[in-house]
Amino acid sequence: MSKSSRSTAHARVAVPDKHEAILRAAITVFAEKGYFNSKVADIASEAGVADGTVYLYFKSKEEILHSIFNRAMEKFIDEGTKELSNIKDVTKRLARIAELHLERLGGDRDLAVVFQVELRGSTKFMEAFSAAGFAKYLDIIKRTIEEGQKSGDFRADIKAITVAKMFYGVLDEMVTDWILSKKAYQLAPMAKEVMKLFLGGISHK
Amino acid sequence: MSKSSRSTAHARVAVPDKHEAILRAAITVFAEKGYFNSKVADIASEAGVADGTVYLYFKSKEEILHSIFNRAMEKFIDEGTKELSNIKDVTKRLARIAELHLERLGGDRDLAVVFQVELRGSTKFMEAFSAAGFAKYLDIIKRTIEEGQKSGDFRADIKAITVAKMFYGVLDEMVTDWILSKKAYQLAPMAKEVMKLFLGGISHK
DNA sequence: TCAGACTGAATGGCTATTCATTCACCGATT
DNA sequence: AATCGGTGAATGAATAGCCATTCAGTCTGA
Repeated sequence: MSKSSRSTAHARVAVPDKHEAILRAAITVFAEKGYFNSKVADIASEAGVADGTVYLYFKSKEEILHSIFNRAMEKFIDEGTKELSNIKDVTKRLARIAELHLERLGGDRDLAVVFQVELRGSTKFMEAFSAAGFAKYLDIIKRTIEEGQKSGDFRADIKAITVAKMFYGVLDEMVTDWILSKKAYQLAPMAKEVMKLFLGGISHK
Repeated sequence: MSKSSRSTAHARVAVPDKHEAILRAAITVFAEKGYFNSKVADIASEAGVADGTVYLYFKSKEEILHSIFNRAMEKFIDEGTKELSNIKDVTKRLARIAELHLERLGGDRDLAVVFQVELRGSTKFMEAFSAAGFAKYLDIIKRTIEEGQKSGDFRADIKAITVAKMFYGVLDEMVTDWILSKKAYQLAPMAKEVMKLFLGGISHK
């Protein structure tokens, strides 16, 4: 191939990747005002392109939201799966899941807002899109729990899927609180607290 | 007073309370299509009144959503507070909180959908409205935890507020799963599972 | 000069909200 | 008992504003 043929875009002058720029802009705008209160014009403006340009890269406003979700979820699961497969100890693996979850979302507040708020912000949406990715994510947790139950590391008198949901619920709530909190604090360190409570329970021994 | 003077309304013919009818209709419609995809005309139609009538009872579409939230939250907290004050044992009280949470939302699926989905569906909304009610709710949990930590029933090496958030997160996730689940199951019994794990943790002793 | 990326004003559809009108009832009057 | 305004709840067609999407034209690099 000749020197100038990297991606499908031709990169005429300055902006390297409008597709990417529009996605980032959308994340910012959606996080700020919410999906339904965001105008396509806002996104275009934030991305530094004309309104119409948005439609050269996305079929509709809705598709932008889908793209945000799909891209992030894919990356999230891919990288997570890869890293977790190296951890044999189930307790350590569970701890790493918590860390990853909180690190990733804690590292990109706007993306976290879109995830926590917009993706949950519509039943239809949840059903249609989250479903697949979310189920996969939950399954990763569930399998770790199951493994721990088989090995005897984890108690086996609660269904693995139930434990997985609860674990996810705790992480999710940590993220939501962090988003809504006025105080700036690091999200990732909360993983330690989560594990402490999740492993040992609240009962004083 | 004479025989026909019950409330402020004159009860001309059939419908007893349009205010109530519109609220119920809105819960149904919002649960079905989401706030932003619901037309005021849909709500009016569902309530069996004319479009304009909605505006005799509510200032705007948004106010309807606020009313739904405020009314439910108030009732929820009032009744909860009353009942919980009788329970001295902190573990039992925590268990009752879980039961109440799941019973209430499990008893009105449409309301639960609006709560889980719409209230979380907008940062603005969360900040402006949920905030007060939600904080109050979380505080009830937190105080129970604190009490348990003082009495020695609960471990004290995690901040009470953090424990409270995690507890709430678990309950919240149980509700969300129930809503999205295709299978019909009773939500309230999950309280038992929640307590089992929350008290003892997942580590096998 | 050409291709095609980019622009942004114009369009079209949608729907929250308004408001002139209707109508069922009530008390008063005959 | 029949009639007659008066009242205000209820109606729903019309309005008015918003905004996603389109597309005719511009501009740029090759």
